[in-house]
Amino acid sequence: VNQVRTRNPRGQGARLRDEIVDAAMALLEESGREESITLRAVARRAGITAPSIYAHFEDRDAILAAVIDAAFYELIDALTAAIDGIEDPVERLHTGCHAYLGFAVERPHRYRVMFGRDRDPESAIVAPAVPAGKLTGLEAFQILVDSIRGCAEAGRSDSVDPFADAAVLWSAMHGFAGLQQSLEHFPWPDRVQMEHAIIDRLARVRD
Amino acid sequence: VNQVRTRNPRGQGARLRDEIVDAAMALLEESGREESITLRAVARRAGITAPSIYAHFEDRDAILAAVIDAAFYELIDALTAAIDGIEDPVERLHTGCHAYLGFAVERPHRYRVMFGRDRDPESAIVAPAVPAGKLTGLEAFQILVDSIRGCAEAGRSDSVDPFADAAVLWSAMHGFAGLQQSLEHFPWPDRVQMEHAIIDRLARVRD
DNA sequence: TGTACATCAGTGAACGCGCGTTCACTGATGTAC
DNA sequence: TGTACATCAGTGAACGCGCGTTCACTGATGTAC
Repeated sequence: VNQVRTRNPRGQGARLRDEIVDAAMALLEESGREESITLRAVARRAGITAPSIYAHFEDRDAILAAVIDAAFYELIDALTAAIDGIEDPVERLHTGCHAYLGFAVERPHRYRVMFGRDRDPESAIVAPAVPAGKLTGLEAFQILVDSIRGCAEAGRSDSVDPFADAAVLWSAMHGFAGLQQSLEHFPWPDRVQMEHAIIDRLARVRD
Repeated sequence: VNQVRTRNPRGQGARLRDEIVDAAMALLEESGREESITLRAVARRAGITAPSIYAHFEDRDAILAAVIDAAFYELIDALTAAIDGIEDPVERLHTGCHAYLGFAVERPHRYRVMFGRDRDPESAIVAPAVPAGKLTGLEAFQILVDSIRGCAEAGRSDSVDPFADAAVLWSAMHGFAGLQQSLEHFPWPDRVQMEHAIIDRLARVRD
């Protein structure tokens, strides 16, 4: 469905860039399929003609890359907001992990695309050109590491290598989110207990 | 590249079905992209014309489904072969998990496609129409459950709910395999230790 | 205040391509008589 | 043993479609004089 769109005033052409990314996100969220983010479909959705996109993105792939970056910033913002102000280290750990899984469950298509392909080493999660005020993926991961270290220092965890334990825990949460999406019809045990088991055992939280 | 192909003798037309699946698998393994399994590309690869495929598959999607089924049987065969004859329950558990991760690492594209989309409830992993002699996905999962139960019964694991622990362990292995593929450039700690930590902590193997 | 002009956010038509799918067919081979 | 015929594993040409990308352009708006 084409939208009526009034063109941006001079000097504000860059606004269209955001509108394009939003349109691409919306297409992904509706269809669940990365392939439905076509240049032409994005243009239709944004209410512009296809060639207009080239003023803002080099090619179709650049749109997808922008979608992935935006999704990463969304996730990282959700995580930092969730744990903000929580003092108890174990609660901080649980809340952060729960927010991570919440994002994966509530925005399954976004989440899948974020991790669905080999990403460029320069990309958001590892060493991107990050906009001011945004965290790198590595910095976000560091929050998890610090969280586990906090538990250990408070005597609430037996972790002796918080970085390694965080890597293991992240991997496990990633798989927990992913498998449940892939296998909705598997006779999963209680999700809450699974989540607890993964966090407590892998972060070595004391009983 | 087109192959020279001699047509199958009468009554053996069904052979082409396997050749088509093999061709699709080869395309996937080479490009790593599910989208490169197009009906026409598969036909070219198999050395036949595109319409010939319709004698064996209803549409393009049916080819992909057959690829996924074949990949599942490959994985399950690899698992059962790996643990065959191993008596020690902890060794059995470790070997089985190691074989699972080995498949995911060595055949990353196959593995990704297997779990990359919402699968039909009727499909291989849960309740497929399984060829004789092949295990269901659920039956394969049961091997992991039994493996953990074996450890517990031998006093080598503290698991009190082998099914739930198996589900958690499987999820974690799935994520471990997937994240490493997605984030090759992440500064992962030692993989062997990570694997051990995941298995031992989630299956509650005693130190 | 008025006007010429540069800027720039877009448009519209066209291109070649590979795709999935359809249709009518061909030609080798086994079988019935 | 010879031949007509049914079977069936494929072929070849064609279709309409949406795609990414290119090109030359338009027309509103701010700015210089």
